[in-house]
Amino acid sequence: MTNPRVDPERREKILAAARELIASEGVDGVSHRKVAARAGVPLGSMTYYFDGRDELIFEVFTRFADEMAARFDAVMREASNIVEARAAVASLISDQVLTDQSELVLTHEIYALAARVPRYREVTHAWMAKSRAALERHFDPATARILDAVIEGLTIHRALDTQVDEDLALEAVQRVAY
Amino acid sequence: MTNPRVDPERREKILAAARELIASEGVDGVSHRKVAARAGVPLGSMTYYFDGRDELIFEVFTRFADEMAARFDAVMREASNIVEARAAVASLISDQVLTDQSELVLTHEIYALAARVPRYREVTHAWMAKSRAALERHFDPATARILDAVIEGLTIHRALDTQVDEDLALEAVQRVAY
Amino acid sequence: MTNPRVDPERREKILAAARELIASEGVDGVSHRKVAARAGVPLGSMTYYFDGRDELIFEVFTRFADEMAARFDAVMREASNIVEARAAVASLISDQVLTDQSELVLTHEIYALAARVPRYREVTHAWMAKSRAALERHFDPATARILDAVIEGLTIHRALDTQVDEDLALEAVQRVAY
Amino acid sequence: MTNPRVDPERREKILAAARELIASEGVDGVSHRKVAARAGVPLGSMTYYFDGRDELIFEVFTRFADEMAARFDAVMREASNIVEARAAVASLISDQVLTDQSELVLTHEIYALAARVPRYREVTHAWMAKSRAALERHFDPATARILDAVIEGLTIHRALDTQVDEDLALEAVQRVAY
DNA sequence: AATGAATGAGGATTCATTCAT
DNA sequence: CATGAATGAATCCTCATTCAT
Repeated sequence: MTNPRVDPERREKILAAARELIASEGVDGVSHRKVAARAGVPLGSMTYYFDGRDELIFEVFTRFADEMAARFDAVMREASNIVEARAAVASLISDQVLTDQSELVLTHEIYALAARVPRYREVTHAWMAKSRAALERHFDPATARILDAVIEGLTIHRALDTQVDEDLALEAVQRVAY
Repeated sequence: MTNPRVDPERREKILAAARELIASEGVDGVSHRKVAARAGVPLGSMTYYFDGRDELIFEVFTRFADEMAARFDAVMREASNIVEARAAVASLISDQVLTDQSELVLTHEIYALAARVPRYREVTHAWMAKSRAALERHFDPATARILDAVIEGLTIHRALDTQVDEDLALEAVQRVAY
Repeated sequence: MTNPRVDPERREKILAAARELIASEGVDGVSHRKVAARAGVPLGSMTYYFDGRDELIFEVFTRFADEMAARFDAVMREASNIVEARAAVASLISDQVLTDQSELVLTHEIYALAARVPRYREVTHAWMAKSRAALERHFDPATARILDAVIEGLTIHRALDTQVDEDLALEAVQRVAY
Repeated sequence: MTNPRVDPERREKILAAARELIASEGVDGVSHRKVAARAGVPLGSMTYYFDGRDELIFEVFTRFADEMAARFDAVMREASNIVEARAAVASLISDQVLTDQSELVLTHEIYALAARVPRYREVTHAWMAKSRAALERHFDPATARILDAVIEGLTIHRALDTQVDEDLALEAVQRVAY
């Protein structure tokens, strides 16, 4: 007989619930109670599986950063020449990254944390290093850095300001990586 | 005898304290108690001067956005030809904007809020529109938009990743606004 | 020139607002702020016109008791013989008293207060004495007291339980005051 | 060592304290702090055991109504003929119900609540239906309703006005249930 | 291994009242 | 005479965490 109290997925459920909560209410809106309720686990689980609220949140963000970096890398890996690489960068800007609001919120929340907490800074640093390395497969270092910044900037403006169409993205890439 | 009950600066003190607190602990770390303690005002003042925590925080950010937009505009206004304009943009990236950690935190906190709260979105939208307008004094619209994104992206990378020197900034500007 | 800040009705407005508030939220829901907001007067007026929340509430209730007793008396006064008197009593039960929910709430709130606060006891005592006197114009003392109780009881049941029709009211009166 | 954290009576203690507080200060005077202090439990217990102040108060009153209805029923059940039934009713008026000030206050507080809050109305409705059913064991429905009203009315007058002696009570019952 | 019970600290907010003007 | 400004106390409630089981 399986014991219904044993749920090997419990830890994952908590992480997923915490991530959803950050996306909808920000780090500011995360509490053990809300996460437990959303995950459908007992409140006591929270401190059993995680060493407090801070650790839970930190794990959500480290996973998120890894995921985003991996996706970036996968897209760049598909390009086999410079033309494809430029197109790949443009697609990263206009649809491949920050595909939904949830990712946008998490990105800025982790940036805000990185701006004042050392260990989050390490996470964003590794993330950005990985992105740059992916770009350096196709571009020289200086171009890679500028391109990375353009991706970042246009993605933000697409999300927080006005739409950025594929044409503008491509134009930007052309100018930076001529 | 001066009457401590009359302090015309009280509201400003609260705003300043709230801003400092956001900078050091994030929006997540802001509570009426902490703000009141830092501002040296009674706890009861908080809801007397502001309609709750959310309004206080909102006012901090609207002021911040106005301030940043004004500074951006002032820098661009000083340039009287295209060469000076390019240099102005490079300086915005490398030292004129986000001069300290406090501004970096506030920037990302407001971005995070804009990503999920409509009224914050309006604030960032206005801020970015103003920046773009400042750039359009010297560059065509498409260039202005790309430049704005480059400024954004390099500023973030300077802050969250590695140093971005003046040379790289200038190189980036040259490529985008040739 | 009339000074718009001088409003001779201000005190009355406050009393009316307080009464409405008691009717809708109970004594429990009355605060200076809510009363002032409803009356459209400055908060500072509250303690200017009344010696605190308790006094304001007390005045609402003394006025209410006077009003109810007067209405009771007026109805009984119209009866000129025993048959009319019985009909008058029946009408008091079925429609003349506690004509709306507001009066029902106020009645029980003052009873609740009278049950534990001496000065409210005095108010209900005077009110009931006046009712009894009105009845004694037509009935002997013992009958008057029983009738008064029947009026009270049926009115309550009409209000808190089920409808009490005119027939039942008349039947009750017939039995008590044969 | 006994563990103070395990106290199966804690919930009951809170209810008892809340009831005492309502009796002495009215619903208006009930706060979590006062109840917790009187019950000798931590403030945090209040919302742990009850879903807020309203629920606590509601439970006090539902219990009170059940208790009163049961007592009423028990008295009427003891009567085995019409003469005893009349005496039982008279005793209900003069001493069996509302034996102390506490019950008087609670009765009027719940009536006041029933006058404006639907769920309290349901409680008084059930209570009164039960009383009427108890009377109908000995009297016809119309008589039962009138008697119930007389009991109500005389009890109130006994409590809020002047004493009602056993003789008057009996006289009233005789007239209504001849 | 896992959790329900429990709580002290702190959360935002409302409050009646005071008082300088 | 009248009130807007101000506040300390108190409001209800949520919180992260502890711990006996």
